[in-house]
Amino acid sequence: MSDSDDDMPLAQRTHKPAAEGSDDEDDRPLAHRQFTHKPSANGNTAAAAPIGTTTSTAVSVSRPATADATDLNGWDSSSSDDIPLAQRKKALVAQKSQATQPKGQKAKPVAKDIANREGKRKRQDEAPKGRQAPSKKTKALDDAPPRKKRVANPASQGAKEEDKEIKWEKLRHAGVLFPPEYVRLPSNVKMLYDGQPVDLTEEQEEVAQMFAIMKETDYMRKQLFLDNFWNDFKKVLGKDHVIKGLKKCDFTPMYDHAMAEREKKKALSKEEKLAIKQKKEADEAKFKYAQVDGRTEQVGNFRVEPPGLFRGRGEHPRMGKVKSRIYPRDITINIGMEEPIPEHPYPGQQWKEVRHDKTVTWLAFWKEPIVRRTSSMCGWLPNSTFKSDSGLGQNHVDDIRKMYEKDWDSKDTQRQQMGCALYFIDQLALRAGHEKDEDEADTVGCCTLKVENVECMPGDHIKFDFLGKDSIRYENEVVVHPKVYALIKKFCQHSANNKPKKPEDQLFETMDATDLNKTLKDLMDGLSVKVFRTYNASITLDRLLWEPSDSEVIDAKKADYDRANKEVAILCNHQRAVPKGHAGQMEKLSERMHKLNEELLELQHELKASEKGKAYGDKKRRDPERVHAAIDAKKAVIAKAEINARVKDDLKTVALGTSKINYLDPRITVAWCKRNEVPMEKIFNKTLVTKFFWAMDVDPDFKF
DNA sequence: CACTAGACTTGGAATAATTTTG
DNA sequence: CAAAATTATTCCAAGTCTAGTG
Repeated sequence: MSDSDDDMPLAQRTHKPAAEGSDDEDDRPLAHRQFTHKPSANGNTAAAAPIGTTTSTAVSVSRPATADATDLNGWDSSSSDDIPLAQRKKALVAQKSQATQPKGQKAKPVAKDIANREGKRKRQDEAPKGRQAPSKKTKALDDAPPRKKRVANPASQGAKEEDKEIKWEKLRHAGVLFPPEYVRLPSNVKMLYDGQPVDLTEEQEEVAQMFAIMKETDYMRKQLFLDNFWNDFKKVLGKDHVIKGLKKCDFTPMYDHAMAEREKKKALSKEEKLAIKQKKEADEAKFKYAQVDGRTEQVGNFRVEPPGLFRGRGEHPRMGKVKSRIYPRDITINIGMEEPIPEHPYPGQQWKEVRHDKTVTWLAFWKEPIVRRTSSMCGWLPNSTFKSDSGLGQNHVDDIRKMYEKDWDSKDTQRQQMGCALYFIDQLALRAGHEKDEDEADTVGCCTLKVENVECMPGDHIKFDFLGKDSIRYENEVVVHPKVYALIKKFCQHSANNKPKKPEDQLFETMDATDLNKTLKDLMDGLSVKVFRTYNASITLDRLLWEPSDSEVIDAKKADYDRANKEVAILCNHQRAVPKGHAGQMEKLSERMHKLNEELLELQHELKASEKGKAYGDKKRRDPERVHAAIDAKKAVIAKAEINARVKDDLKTVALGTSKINYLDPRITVAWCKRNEVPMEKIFNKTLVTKFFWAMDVDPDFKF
């Protein structure tokens, strides 16, 4: 039965009743739940069931009997007392009673001149990013003095300019660990060109080897990957090389060699493996910790990335390019003034620069050669205060909702678009969606949605279909407020200045993520689009975990938690590819089930025989009592296996980890563990326990 | 005010380590 | 006890968002 979910996009799955029917309305993430209440302004009360829900019981569970018939959605600002909101409010009372004064209707920035904005976009379109060679500009900026940082203290408004946030006074560390040098292949391992072995220089061989090991990956079927690689390989080969193209290249010998090496490594004895591991740890030891103001802090990432081929996700324009080796001359070191400058294993080379910048937490950084705009770096592990505890409390949420609801009625298109965008962000936990360059994968977020990404269906349904971060597909069909529906329909058809839109045009052409963030920031300090994602994730988990459960044993309780976790993951569209071998594993499980069922049948036969006082088959006769017991045990095993298989299949496309690590306030989890007497370690692994140590003494009654 | 470098955060896949199972 | 399954960790890519600049 659970197979029925297979073809359903993750984001949509909560709209379906669970196979066993226990998944009633209360199990839905809030956002989805609200969406699924069809406003009955159209008198269509009977159809107010959540999308795809066939059991009518689900509908009424959380709705107040007295609910205003026009306000099932809860969007009308005049009625913030619909149940979901009320639930949230209740959950917040204990904690957030001190919440800062809402600034709700404080002056918002005057909507920008649309024509102006349109002009900007137009310019962009016409002159597609001549993205000038970055070197010049970059160089200049690299050498610029460290920038100032303001202290994030609203009280010091006046003196802001003068303040810098000093992150450390003393900083000592050992620098970075370089990847091992390239080791040449044995002379009998050579790639073939047109069937003939080819001699390569060390540099050429290294690049060839990078490609060789990708032999069995999907990238080999991507022309872009091959083209990009060939372009870079060609450069290393130089002019007039015998190798004229990839077509006639055969890297099999190199690939086989690499695989053989891997096998060899695997086959090492336990002792040898241990020795290697200890050697590695010894090499890394001195890089692992930094001394920060006398404290020892763990360094987040001290490894310099090894060279390799760039593997972009989705259709990344630069996939297959060679990511060259990073040397000290590429790296800027940041360290305390009096401390010894870190050493490196490249005699004759200098660090690019040594700084003593107290306002940043990184220890070293370099430019990533392919994706230029980002630099890799390493700093110490943050002491992990939960970043998302932005103070976005219920008061603010209500204010913000009122604000964006009001914007739907604005005469100003930009306000309307902002209102709709925020609504989506709040309800669907979409990402902001900043503008991207041509040479990046073509993915979108809320503010960069294109007309072709949304489809207006009858009955105020909107269907989303787009590639989000990491080219993960987001597919979801939701019921929206009629006002939003009308607006979106309009935005799909023509722009603010009444020009018809093409499918690839921006849905919200008058605004972008920065505008939205500015508005939010004016509403409340520290508020930005991404806060909604975190907030919604945490509040959802909190709500689900406060739901009563009759689970007795730890395992069942853990299953409860995982279920809640899963809801959050679905809300955030944390999707993963179906794990390799999943089908095979499922098959095995069903085989096992089959076998178990046969065994059960056997036992039942035995029982009959036993009751007649006979032996069954060639076995000794057992007491009916005993056989009964065996049957019960078998049944339990079968039930467990069944659940196991279903959960497994259920979660095959859901990635739980991300939300656990990044979105969910650990205090919610810790408090739940305490209430339910579940040991922490069942939920958080060792690293997470460490990371969240600060949350461990939370009150069991903590509510988000 | 537009633009972007720089500093964080957040992601899924790959790989390694550990536990469970047959 | 080896193979398989599960879980933890590493890897490295790709988002968000703001301060500073010209």
